[in-house]
This record gives sequence, C-alpha cells and structure tokens, in this order.
Amino acid sequence: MQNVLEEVEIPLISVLALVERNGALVSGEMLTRQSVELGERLEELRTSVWSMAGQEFNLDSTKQLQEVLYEKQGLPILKKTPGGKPSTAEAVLVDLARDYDLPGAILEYRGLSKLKSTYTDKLPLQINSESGRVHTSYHQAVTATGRLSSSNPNLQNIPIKTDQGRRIRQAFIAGKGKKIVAADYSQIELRIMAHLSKDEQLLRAFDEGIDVHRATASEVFGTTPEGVSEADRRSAKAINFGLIYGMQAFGLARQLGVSRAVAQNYIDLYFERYPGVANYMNDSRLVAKEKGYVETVYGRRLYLPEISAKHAQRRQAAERTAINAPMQGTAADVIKIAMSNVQAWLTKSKVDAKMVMQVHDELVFEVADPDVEQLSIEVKKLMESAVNLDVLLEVEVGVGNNWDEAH
DNA sequence: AGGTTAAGCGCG
DNA sequence: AAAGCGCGCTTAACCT
Repeated sequence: MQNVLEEVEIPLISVLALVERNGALVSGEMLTRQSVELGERLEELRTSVWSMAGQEFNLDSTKQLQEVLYEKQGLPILKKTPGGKPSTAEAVLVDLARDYDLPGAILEYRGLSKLKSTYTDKLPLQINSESGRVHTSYHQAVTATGRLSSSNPNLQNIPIKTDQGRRIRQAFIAGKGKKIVAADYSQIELRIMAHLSKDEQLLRAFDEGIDVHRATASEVFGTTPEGVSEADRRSAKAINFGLIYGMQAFGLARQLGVSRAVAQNYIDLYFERYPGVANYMNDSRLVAKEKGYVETVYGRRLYLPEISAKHAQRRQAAERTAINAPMQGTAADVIKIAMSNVQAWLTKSKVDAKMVMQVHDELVFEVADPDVEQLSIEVKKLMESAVNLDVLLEVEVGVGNNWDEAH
C-alpha cells in the first residue's frame, strides 16, 4: 500500500513547485481601494459601538471587550474560554445579539476588520514585483490527514462566504486574453463516505445524481424529495456535514438550534435509513482501537495513540478523528493524483494554461481564451477519473474573468 | 526588544 | 463555545 502513496507524493513535489512558480495574478489596486473603504466603514462602526457602550475602548482588545460586555453592560456570560474568561467568540455574540444591540455591532466590526487586516491590507504587499503575482508555498508534509497546507500567503482561506469577502476574491484575476477556470469536486467527502461505508442507500443517491442533502432530508423527515422544505434541507445538510466530523447530538442541537432530544432523534433516524454509515462509524472506532491507526483508501495512515486514553475527552476526540481522517485523507489523496495527472496533460498538450492554486477540493487554472473550452473538458475528465471508487466523482467547472466569477 | 500563547476567525 | 474535523494569520496579552 505504501508504494501507492509514493507514486503520488513524489511526482507531486515537482507539480507543487510549478504551481508555486506560476503564482496567482492579483490586483493590488482593487484590494487597496477596498482597504480604504473598509477603513472608513470600520471608523463609523467604532464610533457607533463606543456610543452604544457609553465609553471609548479598543475594539480589537478581547480583554477590554470582556470588561465592557460583561462587567459594564452586564450581559449574561453564556460561555467561557478554556482559560476561564468570559468568551466573546462569534457564536456567543450571535446568541447575545438576539437580545442586545452591542454584540451585533461588534460582530460586524470584527468581520470587516478581519478582511482588512488579513487580506486587503496584506495581500498587495505580498505581490512579487517581477511577476506581479502572489506566490504561496504549498506544504506537502504538514497536515495530519494528507491535505496540503498553504502559507505566505495562505491562499486556501481567501474569503467567499460574504459579499464583502467575494469582492476580495474578485481581485484574483486572469491576465490579458485569459480566463480563470475553477474546478471543484462536488461533495467529495460525502461520496467517499458512501464508498467507505458501502451504504446502499447513499451509493444509490449519488448514482442517481440527485441532490444528496435533499435525499437525506426526505429519508430522515419522511417526505417526498419534492416535498422537502428549505429548513429540512438545511437540517439534513448539517447532519451530513456533522457525520463527516463525528458530531453527536449535543453538537447537532447547537448547530440547528433544537433540543438535544430532537437532535438525537434526527441522528437515530439517519442511522436507521443509512445503516451502512452507522456500521462504518463504529468500525472506524474499532479499527483505530485494534490497530492504533486508521488509513485512507490508498493506505495513508494516521496513528491515534489517544484512542485508548483513560481521559474520556481525549479518547472521544481521537474517535472523531478516526471517523474523519479516512474521509478527509482519501479526498486529499484523490486530488493529489488528479493534480499529477492534470499537470502531465498540461505539459504534453501544449494548451496555454497554468495550474495556479489548489484549495483542498478545487483546482484553479489561468487559461488563454481559445483554450478554455478544451481545458475545462479535459480537467473535468481527469479529475473525475483520477481514481476508481464505488461511487461516481463529479466535478463542477466554472469560468470567469476572476476567481469569484469562476464559481 | 523579541518570542510565545490565547483568542478569534478566514477557508475546505 | 464546541460534546465538530483539518489548516494559517492577526492582534493583544503575556513572558523572558
């Protein structure tokens, strides 16, 4: 088994070097403009928070914020940090925002501040003056699961979830006469869960090419697929993601804002409908305990010494890792194989295209206009056929003038 | 002054 | 927050 990984990891070294050298073209001007706008907005928010709080303080200071919220304003302490201090984390402030004005304003400030300090301020400074591009470093031997990591700058956490965040992504552009092509594996970890668990119901869902969250919702909540409400689909999506991470009723309840009993009921129903998945979860824990490690489809191992720990919290954490690592790790193996195959094709085909980024389940290319169609077709084919599992892999390809448009 | 940790949050 | 997995970066707080 080990040699399977060597066949992937060793050629990948040169692919990664090439991707790093290619670099991503980023418009420093666009980002700098956004920094100015964000600065003005943050200034307004700061003043408004100060007036709500009845005092001036440093919004970036956790300590001062704790004093203002919990001592001066007397808001209830819902959770504490591991260090025993009252927490001001996002999830806590979202809770508090239902009953008070201040937490919401703090959250807006925090969100925008993060975008400015990490992205719009910093990325322009990291543009290489010769290439006009940002050249990240990809690390092949950092993560526990076999994923790559990216640093200086990290291009695997560029914003996308908010409108302001997407504006940052819009600064990742294609050169003159070129396009950005982004190719994403669709639901790859869930598909791998279907492969590993051999659950008939889940395999069939992917075979039929249907919306898997909708299918889960219809199974768990006992409706027809067409009759699934938006809320039920959202719950099913949370269940599906939660399963990949080894989440239990407590966490699902928190995620969905329902009681623990209701969450437990959802999980019970799920395992009833997808018995193969239930077995797989149990087997993962057992295998980890017996062998001391778990492995991906291609034999990448993760040793879990704490799987037999007396300390329940640590043991349970190891159990969650035992469940998650084979899925996350197999997905990582798959995209690495795809990257090697895609680069081999790029090199011999002479299309005017470069692989410029990898973001866990996504590959990003910069492609000359005339070659966009050919590259899109070929990359989709190579990614979907990188490996042969019991479940189909599906890749979605998007094209645009910038990274945001390509999604 | 400079390094490390804690808290928080961006992404898959 | 985490009884939800994997990362890296920023600021403040803490320490030598």
